[in-house]
Amino acid sequence: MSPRWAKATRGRAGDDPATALRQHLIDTAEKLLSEKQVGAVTTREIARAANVSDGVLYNHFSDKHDLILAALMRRYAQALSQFGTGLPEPGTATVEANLIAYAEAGLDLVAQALPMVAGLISEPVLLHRFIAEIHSEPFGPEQMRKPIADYISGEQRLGRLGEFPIEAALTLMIGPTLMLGFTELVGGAPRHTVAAAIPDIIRTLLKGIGPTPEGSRRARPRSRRPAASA
Amino acid sequence: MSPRWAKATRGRAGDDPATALRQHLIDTAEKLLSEKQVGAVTTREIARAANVSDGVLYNHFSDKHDLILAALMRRYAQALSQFGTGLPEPGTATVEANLIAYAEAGLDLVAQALPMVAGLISEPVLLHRFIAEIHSEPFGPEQMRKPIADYISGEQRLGRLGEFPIEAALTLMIGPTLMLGFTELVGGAPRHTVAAAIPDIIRTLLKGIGPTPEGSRRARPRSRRPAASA
Amino acid sequence: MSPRWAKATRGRAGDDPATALRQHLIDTAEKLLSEKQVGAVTTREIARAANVSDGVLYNHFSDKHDLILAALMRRYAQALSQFGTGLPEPGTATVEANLIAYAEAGLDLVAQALPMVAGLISEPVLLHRFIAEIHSEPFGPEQMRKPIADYISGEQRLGRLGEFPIEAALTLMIGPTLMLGFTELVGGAPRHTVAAAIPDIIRTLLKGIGPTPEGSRRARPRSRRPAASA
Amino acid sequence: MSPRWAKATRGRAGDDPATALRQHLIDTAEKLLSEKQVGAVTTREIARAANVSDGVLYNHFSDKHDLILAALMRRYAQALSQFGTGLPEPGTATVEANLIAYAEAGLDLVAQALPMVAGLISEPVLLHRFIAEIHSEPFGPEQMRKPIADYISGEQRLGRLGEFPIEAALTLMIGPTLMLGFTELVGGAPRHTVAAAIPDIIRTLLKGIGPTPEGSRRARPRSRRPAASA
DNA sequence: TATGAATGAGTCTTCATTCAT
DNA sequence: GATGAATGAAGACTCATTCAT
Repeated sequence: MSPRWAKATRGRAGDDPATALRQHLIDTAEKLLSEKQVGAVTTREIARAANVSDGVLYNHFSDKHDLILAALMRRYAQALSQFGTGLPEPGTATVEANLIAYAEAGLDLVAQALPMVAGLISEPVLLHRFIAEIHSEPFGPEQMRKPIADYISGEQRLGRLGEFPIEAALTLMIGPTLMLGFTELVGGAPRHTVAAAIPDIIRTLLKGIGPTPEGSRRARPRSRRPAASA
Repeated sequence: MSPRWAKATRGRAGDDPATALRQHLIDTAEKLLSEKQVGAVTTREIARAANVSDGVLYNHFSDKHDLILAALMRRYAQALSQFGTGLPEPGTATVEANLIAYAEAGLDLVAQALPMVAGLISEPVLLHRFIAEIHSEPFGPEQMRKPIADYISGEQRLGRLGEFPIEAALTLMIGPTLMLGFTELVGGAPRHTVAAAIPDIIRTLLKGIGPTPEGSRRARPRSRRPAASA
Repeated sequence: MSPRWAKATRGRAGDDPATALRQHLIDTAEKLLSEKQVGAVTTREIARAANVSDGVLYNHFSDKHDLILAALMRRYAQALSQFGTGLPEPGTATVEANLIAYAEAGLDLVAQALPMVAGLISEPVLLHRFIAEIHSEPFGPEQMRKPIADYISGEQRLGRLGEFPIEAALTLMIGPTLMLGFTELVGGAPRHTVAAAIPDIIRTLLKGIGPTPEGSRRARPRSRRPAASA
Repeated sequence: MSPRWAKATRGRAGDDPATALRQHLIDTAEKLLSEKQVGAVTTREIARAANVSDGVLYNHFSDKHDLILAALMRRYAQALSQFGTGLPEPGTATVEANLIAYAEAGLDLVAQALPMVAGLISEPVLLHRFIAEIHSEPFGPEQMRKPIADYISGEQRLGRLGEFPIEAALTLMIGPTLMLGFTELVGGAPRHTVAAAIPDIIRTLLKGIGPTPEGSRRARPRSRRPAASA
């Protein structure tokens, strides 16, 4: 007879039966993690939701932490993989529209990743294991840097962006995005409200906030007085 | 005979004896909160650390939450009060140096406030009470907006900054700061390392990342038009 | 300066100042006892309600139990003293109406005393002290026997009631009353509903439930058939 | 190895092992409940008495209340099932003897049920759940009505009882029974003493307490009028 | 005598983990 | 491998009582 939980995953072809339950547990944990904070998910809850006995967990994972970590990594990887797909290439459309698209995609990612990470902060052990697992970059939000960096350098090479330190520009792209995500998470503001701030931010970033040197720019059509430089 | 805990606070002059222990408990909780996450601090731990019996807490606070909240608010208020003092006035020094000063102060504040708020995310009830307590602005990090906004408008009026939506500029100032704080908190990077990124960020923000319109700008000496400097 | 609570009792002339606070505490406890179960009243609650410090209680009573007991006795005595006033004398009106009046008064008393006693059952120590205090009769509900017994014997002497053991009749009067009180207390039935059952009960008790011997009685007018005894 | 508690129930054949401990816990709670009031039984006490760890309770019951309720219901159901067996049928023996038998059985039931219900009064939540569980009739003591009502109507149909409202008669049967039970519970009187009052009560109820109409009745053999029976 | 802060044992409940079957 | 009953330490909170002032 198949184990109880089999009916939930039956038909998944090609699975090593030894790892099938492992995956099923991770699936279940992932689902629960999407509904509540890390600290609020209990082992029994996972077992019940997976239609599995309380003890199995320890046949496939050394720890509750181990399972949670695996689920977290999957969530994280998936959120990350969504970012970077469907994003504009350098040279297409306008730079402004493209950067807005990147920022909006960034907000999506942050909105997904932030709750995970935030919940993790209360569990130092787990957090450390999690960070160790993402050894490539210091931390989550950093993972979204490469696609943006690639786009920016591309546009720079095309002359559609100026010259500036890439690192700084990345922080100026991602930082506001993180802040908007934070506002959403913690202030309870709805997505469309916080996202509405993006276009102005991108335009301001493109133009800079410094004074218009001497000549005119789109935004200051009235600065045509010749006496200014005199 | 004095109560056990008195030896820890003896000599504090002018204390209302009725609130002395209350303060002592808040002090203790604040200290523990600086060492670990909100969720990891237990009532017994606080009592032990305060050298006081398990029950006292409830003679002075309605709840564990009440005490934690008081401690949190004190930490928060103190961090906030530090920000905004000693910051440059519009028109002094250079705008770049001043904005760097603001960003660095912001990083200080974020580095203090973020751990508090992050830990709070796992405790929705506490988080809501906390936010309700800071009703002036939607959320913590928002509290640092005004000093920056005032400075920026001041410089705009003096013509040392260009024209742009203040909101967007604030987000471009605070967002990166938040991100650096996050990196520090979660990635464990030392302060001076993350703070080192600030000057480039500010310079990039001032100049903007858009392409140099047609003519040259200070920052692009290699512009080829001969008439520009003449 | 007068103690805090004085304003609540000031003007009570002739009080021994030493016992004034004792009375004030009993008053307060009595009030609280009328609002909730014995077990649900805390010493602190009493102190707060009496506008007095937590410790005073132990200056006037050896125990929490002591105070509660005193309050309970007062409640009990008062409820009891109400019963027996305004009740009809033998020979007045009709026996039926009078017995109904007694039963209704009995229901009033039971409705007051039962909650007290019921709550007491959960506190064996207190219950024993309470019972010891009412040493005259085995238990509370018994205290209402004398007025009823007196009325019944009076009517017997006047020939308006038959002959029967007084004890049994008392139990047949008080028992149903107790049961109705119980229904009210525990079933939540409103007073007027349970009280509505009284007249039928009294009439049935007067007439008895045995068969009409051979002759007719008011209630069986159809038994006039002569063949019956043949 | 068997769990600790197994030695206490070993040999109980046919038990579903899954519910064995559940029953063991109810047994234990029931036993403790027979020794002390509901409010005085703690979860730890139950666990100790069941020779089981503190937490098991919550593997089988959602609540302390849940366990207590189960134990209470068992006690109650058992007491109730005893009542109604072995009681006389209408038409057998004499009505008086039969009613005495019913009253005595009623006293047995009341003596068992009263302590349970009385203790429950101090725990409103539990009381409500308990009452909800016995939804058939408004409350406990009411559960004994039907057998008595059936008997009485039967005798009425046989002409061995007179005419009267059944409800009233029931209250006159059960009420005194409840009162005797109360006296036993709270006054500490031994069973045989209180039960001794029953025969007189029944006889008085049968005959009624009203005046002997005009003629003589069995109970008044001393009436001197010779014409009465003629 | 009155105060009320302090005490600390005790209450119910949760949950990661183990282990005999 | 799978099961799930059992474990027991730990958590927040209550409250009658004491005692220095």
